[in-house]
Amino acid sequence: MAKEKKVEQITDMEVDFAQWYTDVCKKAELIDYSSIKGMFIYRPYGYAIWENIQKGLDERFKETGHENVYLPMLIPESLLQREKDHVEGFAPECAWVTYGGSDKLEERYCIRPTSETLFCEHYANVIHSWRDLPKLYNQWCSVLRWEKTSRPFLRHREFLWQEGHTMHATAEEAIAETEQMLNIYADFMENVLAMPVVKGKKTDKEKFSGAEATYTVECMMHDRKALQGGTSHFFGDGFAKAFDITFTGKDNKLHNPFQTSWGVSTRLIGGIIMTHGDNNGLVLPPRIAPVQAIVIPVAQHKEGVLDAATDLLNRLKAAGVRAKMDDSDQSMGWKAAEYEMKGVPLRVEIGPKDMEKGQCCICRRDSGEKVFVPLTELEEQVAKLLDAVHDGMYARAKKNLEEHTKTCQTMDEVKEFMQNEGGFARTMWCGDLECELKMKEEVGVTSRCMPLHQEKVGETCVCCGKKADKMIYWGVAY
RNA sequence: CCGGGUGUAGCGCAGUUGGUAGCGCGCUUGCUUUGGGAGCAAGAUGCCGGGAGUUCGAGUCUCCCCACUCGGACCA
Repeated sequence: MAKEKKVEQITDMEVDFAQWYTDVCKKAELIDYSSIKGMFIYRPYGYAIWENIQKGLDERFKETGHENVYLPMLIPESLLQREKDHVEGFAPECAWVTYGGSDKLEERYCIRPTSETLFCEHYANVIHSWRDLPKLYNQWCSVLRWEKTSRPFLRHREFLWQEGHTMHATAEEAIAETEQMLNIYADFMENVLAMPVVKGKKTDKEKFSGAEATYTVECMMHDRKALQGGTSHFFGDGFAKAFDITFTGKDNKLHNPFQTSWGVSTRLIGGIIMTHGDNNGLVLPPRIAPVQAIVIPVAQHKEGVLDAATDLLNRLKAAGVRAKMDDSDQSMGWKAAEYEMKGVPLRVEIGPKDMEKGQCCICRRDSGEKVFVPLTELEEQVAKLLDAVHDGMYARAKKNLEEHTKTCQTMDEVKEFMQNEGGFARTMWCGDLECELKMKEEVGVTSRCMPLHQEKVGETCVCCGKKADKMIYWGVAY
């Protein structure tokens, strides 16, 4: 079906994807700029999306035995410096507190860019015996990183996230935790956010400062660029040694515990926008949409229409649907365009003609398809349609991912693919840093991950031609 | 951090060789409308991004900041 463009204010994504993205963030009232670069205001509609993401993840964390905690936002410089790789990774983007009131502080405090060091300091105090393990903590908070360039949701100086930090008696247990959390992220993104992911392991170059291994879920945006959706790290016992965290084992000997951390941020919202949005604006996955169904009375001045619409609204709410009604005096066309721009999954219309026939009209945001539903089947049909919208969105995103992932044997092939089409280049890699750097230098791509589901797609490294046994994805990342 | 572009009403913009600020949309009120961004009428809204300078006089010229935006570098 040929879709007419109804929203003049939003730039077409084919014309200028970056501008389209910014337009959607602002016009859908997700975000506003503040007076400080890189610090954004989450408006009610944008924050509500985050609240629904939080709710869904928090449930999953708790089901798997994690507990929420809250640690301070300031880190003394001496504490941050306890682990060498870690401080090297983060120091360049730290913001510092140097005054308390009018007094200069003895030691400056970093505003947390991540909280590994604080958790370690605390864990050293509360872990003594094997009976104290595992410790499965999670924190919802904001962190601060002094980024040079910023974009709504994708790169903030201050952003909201969750950071899980866990300690385990054995490396095997910690690795299992790392994998479990990666799977929770992947499951959440696919089944709630309708975003297909590639699960994989980061190369040494791309892994977290101080980690032994970093796992990631990579997504493909509409412009075929990659977005890292979430990461899960295995630390070994490196931090535990640096922070002197020890416990007495069943063997009555001292051991260092093994650590993990894992996080996702409000960046996921940027991912949702760029995965599902279209030229009419936002398209929200039904399971996190703040409003799942908007009820619109048509010709509401006519007798009985408003009552009929209110009845629909109340029935939907009673059925557990996040529903709202717009009975403002805006025109029908205005309302239709407005809720399309805001990405509301279903629009439920009822007017005099529908009332005569005992039906209402439901329009899907993802496909624009309209169906007439007998009023007696309202709850049942809305539930079905919400699932159908989710499935439709997932299928479209999956198609985008699969159609733009290409197996390449040579660097020229990758170069041609990236220039003409763009997406993920799937190749073999020898594992050498030099080859990774060369790909960046000559093709402009970075390694996204080595997928957990490895396939042998060739014999030799895409870059140096030596024998290679790792399959890896390359792409341009946000 | 480096390069290009842009900051004038809520939003989008115009503003001439320097002479004291305008248009469209939106907003408010009233009436008429209402099945895909309605019509008429009457209103309200400006530290011209900030600071310094040149000038009798600066939205306009000069310098310095700040922010946005597009590239690049950087970026668990």
